[in-house]
Amino acid sequence: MPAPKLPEKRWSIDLEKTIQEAHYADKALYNRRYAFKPESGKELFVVDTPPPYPSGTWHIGAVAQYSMIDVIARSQRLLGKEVFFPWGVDRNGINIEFTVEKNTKRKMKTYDRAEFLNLCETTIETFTQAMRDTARRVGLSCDFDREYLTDAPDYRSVTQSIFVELFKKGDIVEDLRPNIYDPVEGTTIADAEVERLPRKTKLVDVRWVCEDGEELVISTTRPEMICACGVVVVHPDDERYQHLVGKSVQLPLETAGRSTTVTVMQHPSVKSEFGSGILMVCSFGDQNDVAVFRELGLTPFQAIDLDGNMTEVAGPLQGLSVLEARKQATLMLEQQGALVQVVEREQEIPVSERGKNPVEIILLKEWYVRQTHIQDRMRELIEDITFHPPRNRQFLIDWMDNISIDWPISRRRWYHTEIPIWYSEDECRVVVPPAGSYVQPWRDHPPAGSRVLDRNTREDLGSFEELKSSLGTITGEEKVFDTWMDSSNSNLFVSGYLNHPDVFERAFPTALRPQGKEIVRTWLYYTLLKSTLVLDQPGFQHVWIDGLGMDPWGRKMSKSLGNGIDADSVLECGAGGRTGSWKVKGPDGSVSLRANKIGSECFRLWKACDAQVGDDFQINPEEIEKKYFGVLTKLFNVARFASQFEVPENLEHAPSELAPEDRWILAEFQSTMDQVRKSWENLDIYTATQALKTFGTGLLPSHYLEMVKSRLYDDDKAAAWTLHRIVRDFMSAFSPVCPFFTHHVSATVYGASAVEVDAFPASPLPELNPETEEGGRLCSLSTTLQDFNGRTWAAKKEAGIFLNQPIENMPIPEALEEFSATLTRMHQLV
RNA sequence: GGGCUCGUGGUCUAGGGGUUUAUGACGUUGCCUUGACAUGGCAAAGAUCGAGAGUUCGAUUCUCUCCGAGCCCA
Repeated sequence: MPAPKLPEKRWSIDLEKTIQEAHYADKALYNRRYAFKPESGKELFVVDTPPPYPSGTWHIGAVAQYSMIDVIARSQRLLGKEVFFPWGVDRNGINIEFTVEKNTKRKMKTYDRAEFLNLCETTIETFTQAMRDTARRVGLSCDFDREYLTDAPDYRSVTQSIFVELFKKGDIVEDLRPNIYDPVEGTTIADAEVERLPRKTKLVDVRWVCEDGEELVISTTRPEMICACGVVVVHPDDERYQHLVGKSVQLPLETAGRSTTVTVMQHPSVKSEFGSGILMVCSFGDQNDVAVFRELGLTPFQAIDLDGNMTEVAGPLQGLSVLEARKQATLMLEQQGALVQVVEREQEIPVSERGKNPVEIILLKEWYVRQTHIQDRMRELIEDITFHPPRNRQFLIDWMDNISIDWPISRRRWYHTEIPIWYSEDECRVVVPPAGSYVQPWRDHPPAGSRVLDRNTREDLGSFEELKSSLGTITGEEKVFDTWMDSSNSNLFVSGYLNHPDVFERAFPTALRPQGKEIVRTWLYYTLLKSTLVLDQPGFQHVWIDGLGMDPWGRKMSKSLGNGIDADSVLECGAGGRTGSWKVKGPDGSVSLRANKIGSECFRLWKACDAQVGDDFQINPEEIEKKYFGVLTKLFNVARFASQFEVPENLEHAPSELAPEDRWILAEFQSTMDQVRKSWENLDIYTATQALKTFGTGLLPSHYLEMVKSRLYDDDKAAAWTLHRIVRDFMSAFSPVCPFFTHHVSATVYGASAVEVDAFPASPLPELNPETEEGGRLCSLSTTLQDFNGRTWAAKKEAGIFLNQPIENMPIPEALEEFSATLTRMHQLV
């Protein structure tokens, strides 16, 4: 037997790592393969890679998603597109501020601002490096040399320029409005950043007294807010209380600087079955209060200050924190005999997503992006975007249906992009920087080219240089942007907006936004909002939304549940012969999971063909290995087997003397390849991978190889050509899923790497394509052929004879007449 | 409380108004060291497609209700 060109007996993790390291080590070669070359003349395909936020560990579900984004990027290259698969890192935000605060046991606002920013930057850099390593370990083919960081001047300048543009157009406004505010972290937050946590709270029934002496009972969980009460409301259909409407009632607690009574009115938002069915509306206890105040045109009270303490209006409670005030208010109500009862109940309270602190709604002057006026236009533009899977469009539209207020974009934090604006001494004019510059108004002066605008009308009054002296002492804005303000122009940035106008023209709308479904309402929504406001265009051609990675029981992975699985341990499982083991807390106690080898290729193969895009997926290393490592072994063996036969000099042109079984498998292969190409074009990873897997582990080895084995050993050129042509093209088509595996096989056996192929393999014999008469006929024989082989093998087994021994009485079906010579030899039919 | 998904052999999964046999994989069981492959090959068993009702000549597939899971929102 000739020695196979592929020397290794089987695919292994160490082999994978060797290939991988070589892959990334040669930078020139790497860039030739994967760097973005907009001048190549090919159609551009820009991927708006989600820039991961470095926080120490990278969630395995996210790593799995990134590997699928890589599959898409590679498959688009295979289809001949010029792909830009950028690598960005999202480094702005409150998380890194928290980390630094925790590490140094010191609150941000006790630092000098510049000093604190330095600390954040060095800390996040160490996390960033870990992510770069994992990205390579899972095989991402990003343009790493063009790495972008969202906290770098070039990125932030785009955010600031867009702000100035929208400010001039009037799409960004400042206003005193009720804001969701985190008093512990001292910052405003957006609707989308609020989550709800169940907590025990005390529901207090308080006795209020009308002007005519009638008593009524109102239930509230927030008695400290009585001082900010603007109205008492009942449901218009609630017959019990209609006689109260229009009456005035006494506030049961002492206040200062305000009327001591409020009027009873009607409002449909009251839940009559809740408590007594009477509701006090305060500025602001919750979102409903905001709505009622607005609808009834009431003037709100400012009851809580920026530190989360009660203000003057709270009278005796002034200066107390909200929680202390609540206790004190309950006590005072009790002493006055106004307390009817206190019931402990489970309630969901709104907290900030990042800090888990109970949030308050207070009046603040903040910056807003106007968004309610543009929803209809957005909806039209979204029609032009293809969603994968299609149903996910609905997630987005559902969220848009709930948009009722503008987007507050200013934050009172530090490690974020600064709001690029200065105010004149009389506060009537503002200074904004020119496009393309990055400024830090809290410490910089306006740069050359800055303009002076009227703060209200946005009229351009002239250049800053000329008007400087008339502005008095200017003050730089201290506030910064919500991080989504940065993230929502990632597609603009990677497509070349402002920086590469020539590329941008060809690359926008950005070809693909891949992301997880948990950030549809933030990242996706805000990005589309900006594309609409800035360019009046849909932001993307395709939006590809994957599900979440779950634990082996279908639950979300979280620190508190202790059911997380570390990504690196799965990718490294099997390296150096070390097995992997994981302790995971299941619903019925701890479970030990074990695997011998997984690695990136097996991991990617699993994610590619275990479930359809968009569904949540369960991550169980044991199953990944059992179900998919065998596939790699099988494919490797097929390639290894093929590699012992000489590779024909000309693989492009088929020899004329092909045997019927060669023509048959070529027709079948073409049918598979057609399906694969269509699937890659539709970003359908699942179907493409399934088709390849089925062919490569089924029909090809079990039937075709068995049929042509003897011909191959007899040095039959047609059989060798057919087999090699199929294996080579198979590796190309499969390279998006398993780049290192296919690279190794193709480079070793055929001297050309599958990862460099930039045209989907064409059919060698178009007359055998499945849609032709001959191709269709050959494909239709497959079932009969498989059935006959199966029956023959079974019959031999039944008879207790070896497969290479002769068997009698196995008539070849008429349909397979043309294969009779081959079948007779293969099965030793007599 | 509302919205959106989902519920298919032990496990995960495909499919989808009807071709007397519901896809594939893992697991299980049995057989096999056959000129690539025992980290393998071959084969078998295993599901009335969450429950109930309706539409229909016919439903696992459509509709409704219920039960269960998940996500999002209030």
